[in-house]
Amino acid sequence: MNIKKRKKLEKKGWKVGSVEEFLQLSPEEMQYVELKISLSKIVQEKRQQKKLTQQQLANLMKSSQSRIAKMEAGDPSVSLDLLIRSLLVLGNSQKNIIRRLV
Amino acid sequence: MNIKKRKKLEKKGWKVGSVEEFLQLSPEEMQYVELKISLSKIVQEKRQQKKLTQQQLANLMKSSQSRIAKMEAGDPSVSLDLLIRSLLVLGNSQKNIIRRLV
DNA sequence: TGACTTTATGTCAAATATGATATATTTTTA
DNA sequence: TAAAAATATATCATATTTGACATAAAGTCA
Repeated sequence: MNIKKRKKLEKKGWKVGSVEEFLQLSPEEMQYVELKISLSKIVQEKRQQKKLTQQQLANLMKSSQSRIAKMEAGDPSVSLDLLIRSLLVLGNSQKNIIRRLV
Repeated sequence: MNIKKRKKLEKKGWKVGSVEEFLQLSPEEMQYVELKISLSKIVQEKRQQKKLTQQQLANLMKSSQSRIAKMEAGDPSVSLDLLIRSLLVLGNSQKNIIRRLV
């Protein structure tokens, strides 16, 4: 799993997205990263739609403001678990999530 | 997050699913657990559809046979990350996943 | 402008998930 | 049925994710 490569590059200021072939990520790894980035954007949209501050959302899910910020920034240190728990708190139903996965 | 409660009960042989009010899980926590359990079933179905053994799937995603087994058993120690990485390896496109999440 | 609110970034110890390994159990097949 | 293959379960050291905290940066508005 050479997502680490990407992490390191990102920390050094690399812009991810179009460097697929440069970084040697497998298609699955690319999709994994893209999924997280996409979800992070959705979380931000949903939070803003609900007029919540990052702090308020953090309180709702017993996380921290900094973690919400990192999540919305697409920080690689944020797991899918946290992203999806956010979506659940923001009102996405578990059924809707599954329906699209099958 | 009192998923730990549930973990302990599960280890002791509790059947989960209808004990929602007994365990004091919030709706979001229930959905989170149910999502994981549902995804674990989907992983198993997809793997079997592709006629892969747990070992083969483990090799494909550089995991271990035991982890696949736990994943398919809905073991609470398996993260959403691993579940979704499995689905990606099994051919679910990232786009399909997102489409259902929004 | 300057106070105030919100968001971003960095660090860290504790909690949790990980792959590896061993081994038991179940299922398949000859 | 017995051997072989597949799956399940337990443990563990390591790696990753976590919330908390501090603080910087950016945005808002009097």
